[in-house]
Amino acid sequence: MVEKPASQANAGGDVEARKERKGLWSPEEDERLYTRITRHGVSTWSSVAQLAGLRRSGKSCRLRWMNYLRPDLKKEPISKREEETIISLQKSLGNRWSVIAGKMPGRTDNEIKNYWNSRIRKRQNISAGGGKGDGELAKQGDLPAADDKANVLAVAGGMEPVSSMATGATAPPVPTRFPLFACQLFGGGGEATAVAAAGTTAESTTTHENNGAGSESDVSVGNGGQDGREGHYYYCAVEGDIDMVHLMSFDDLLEYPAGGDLLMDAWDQNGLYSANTGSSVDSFGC
DNA sequence: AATGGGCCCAACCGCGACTTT
DNA sequence: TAAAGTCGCGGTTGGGCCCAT
Repeated sequence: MVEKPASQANAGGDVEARKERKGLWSPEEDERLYTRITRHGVSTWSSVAQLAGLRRSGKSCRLRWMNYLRPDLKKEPISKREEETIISLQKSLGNRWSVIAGKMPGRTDNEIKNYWNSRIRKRQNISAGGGKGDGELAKQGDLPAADDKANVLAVAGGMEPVSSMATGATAPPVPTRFPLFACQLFGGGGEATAVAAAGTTAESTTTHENNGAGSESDVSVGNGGQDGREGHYYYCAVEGDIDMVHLMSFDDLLEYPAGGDLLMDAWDQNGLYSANTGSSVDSFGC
């Protein structure tokens, strides 16, 4: 049976409209799923699909969340060091991708599996003489006898998937991840956090916070850039009794529940840190 | 400029394991 | 204990992009 393109899925009336959708996820579906899970969590995946108003299987929702929407995923290409880890773990664990992924924070089993299948395995086969050295791993016809492009694979891994953003005539560019940002403020003996989603639906937000010991502040966080992706900066405007402002990416926020030390490490490493005395607007280039 | 081939990756499929009733 | 439902994993596929010709 041939799948209909997603754009034609509604063409057949009610019965057709109730059919499960397959294929690529639209930005709207992503947002529905993301909002549902971040607000209400997951009871069962099939209920998530239903309650989010998605014509997707629970399985599909789970996959989309685990492999793409989950905010703790790393978006940068797999590094040389990570590649070495993959090779080493694969050697000791075999193709137990979920176990390997579990040892590599921010990476998914699918991502690692794809990386292995498309790059490492191929390279290893080539260096082993172009044969199917490790059993039947190599697919028939997958390895041209002289694939001299193999040596550029590592470079290709560094490419940003920005090409699809430039077009966007019909479908808006899908962000690699919903870019959420936050300010965390320290002052008056307490701390407060404001979070904004920039670039997709909400461009900015303002929160009135009580900073612990009676000190109150208005916090604004937003996307000051062009499209929320490139050449952008994010601003954090505060009014009130604030000693210090930290601008956080959502990645940083995710570390928060795990412990303040991790969060501070992220700030320090990324330089997303600004001492602040009094009311001001701070901009941070990203 | 057109086109064909290769590569990458998102998503689907099938199956086994686990949980609930 | 068995059946049904759900989850999670690994393998595979299909579509889009890029590049060489």
